[in-house]
Amino acid sequence: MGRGKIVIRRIDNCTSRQVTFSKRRKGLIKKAKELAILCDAQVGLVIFSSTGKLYEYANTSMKSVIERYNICKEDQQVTDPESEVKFWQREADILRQELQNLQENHRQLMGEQLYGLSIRNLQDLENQLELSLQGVRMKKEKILTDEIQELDRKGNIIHQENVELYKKVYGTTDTTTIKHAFVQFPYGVRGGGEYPQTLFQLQLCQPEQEQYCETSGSASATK
Amino acid sequence: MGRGKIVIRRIDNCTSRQVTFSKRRKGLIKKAKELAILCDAQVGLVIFSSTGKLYEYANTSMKSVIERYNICKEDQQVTDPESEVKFWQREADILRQELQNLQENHRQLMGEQLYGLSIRNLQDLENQLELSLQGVRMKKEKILTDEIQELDRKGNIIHQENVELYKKVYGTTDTTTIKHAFVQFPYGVRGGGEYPQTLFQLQLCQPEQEQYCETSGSASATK
DNA sequence: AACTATTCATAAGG
DNA sequence: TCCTTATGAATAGTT
Repeated sequence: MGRGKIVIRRIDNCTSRQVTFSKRRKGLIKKAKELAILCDAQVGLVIFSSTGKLYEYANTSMKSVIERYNICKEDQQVTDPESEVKFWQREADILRQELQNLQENHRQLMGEQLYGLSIRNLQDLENQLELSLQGVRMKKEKILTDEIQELDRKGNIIHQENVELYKKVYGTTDTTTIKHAFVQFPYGVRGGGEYPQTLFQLQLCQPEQEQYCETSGSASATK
Repeated sequence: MGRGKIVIRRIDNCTSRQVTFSKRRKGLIKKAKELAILCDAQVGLVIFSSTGKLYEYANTSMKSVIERYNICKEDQQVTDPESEVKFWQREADILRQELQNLQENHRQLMGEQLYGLSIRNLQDLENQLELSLQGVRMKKEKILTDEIQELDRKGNIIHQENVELYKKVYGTTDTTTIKHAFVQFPYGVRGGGEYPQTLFQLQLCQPEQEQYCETSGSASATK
């Protein structure tokens, strides 16, 4: 909805991210209001900017929304003292720190957020990326090669079967006749039989479905 | 955004109110997601339909959003330590999960752990790595180019100074003599003066530190 | 649940 | 941040 389509992914540029945040926050709150009014719903919306600033909207009061939410989620309440809380807080802090480090690293591997990297850092990154590419390409080729080999193998087996069947049917092993029969054989393997390794460019098997790794937020309805 | 303009007021008709609720709720949650992703924000959205049904969205976890909200609101709520433990446990779980996902991703970007990736996955990875490389190389070249320009500029200034100094010392502007003097000038600029832009391969100045635009996702919810 | 005419939100650019 | 404008998205009303 603008001068062009955009992909929904983190906006790398800091300024335009803030601009977009401002616009979309406004839009989101407007829509939340409209939903509440039009549909007589109770809505609570909390937004923390990436800089940690809080924005909120609630048609009633945030307190009441949260309370009602907690009541709906009422399947909790049991445990012991504060030391455990502290433990888990520390645990979370550590994890968060690790996550942040990894995230920065990750973004750099994605070619983003390269601010403040020295030439040396960039060179290291470049070398790493080239190594990665090499690895990926090798892996890819291996898969393709394996697949071709497998198809080749299957083709040979089918061809053997053909020969056997032909023998049974015609009681002969005359090569040219067999070859003729083979060409007409309706098993999906087409072309002459002389260079079986070149026959199998067609995809006989489905490329397997990739698993989606859905990890984004949760939108759920309960009760 | 529809077949006609509508006034924002409670929809009287029960059926169309529910239909609209369904549509707009979906839209609102979508927009909330987009905001969170695009702008690296933490978003929590709670909606109760007029019939009391709960719908929610949070890019992290509703608990963490509410917790952070409460902290922001200064009113240190009297949360019983039991549920607090659960909260932090869940927080740690979420972080651990995120960390794992990111780690796997990271390893793949490093060209490792490519088991089980389909050709399609590998192709995507390869494309991403190529994009990353491109970005890194562009950044690197920009730094080098900038540095060369800067050195070039400084060199010219020094050269000008030399000319002025030479004038003062020898009272002449004879070019060949000046050039001779320039070569002997002990300011770290070596070589002939004819192509100053080729002179400055040595690092005279540190690449300046660029500002970090720190935006990492989760804020520590510790007090 | 689909469709589609319309209005709305907003990306890009000052 | 606000203004403007072109464009893609959301959705009101209808089937």
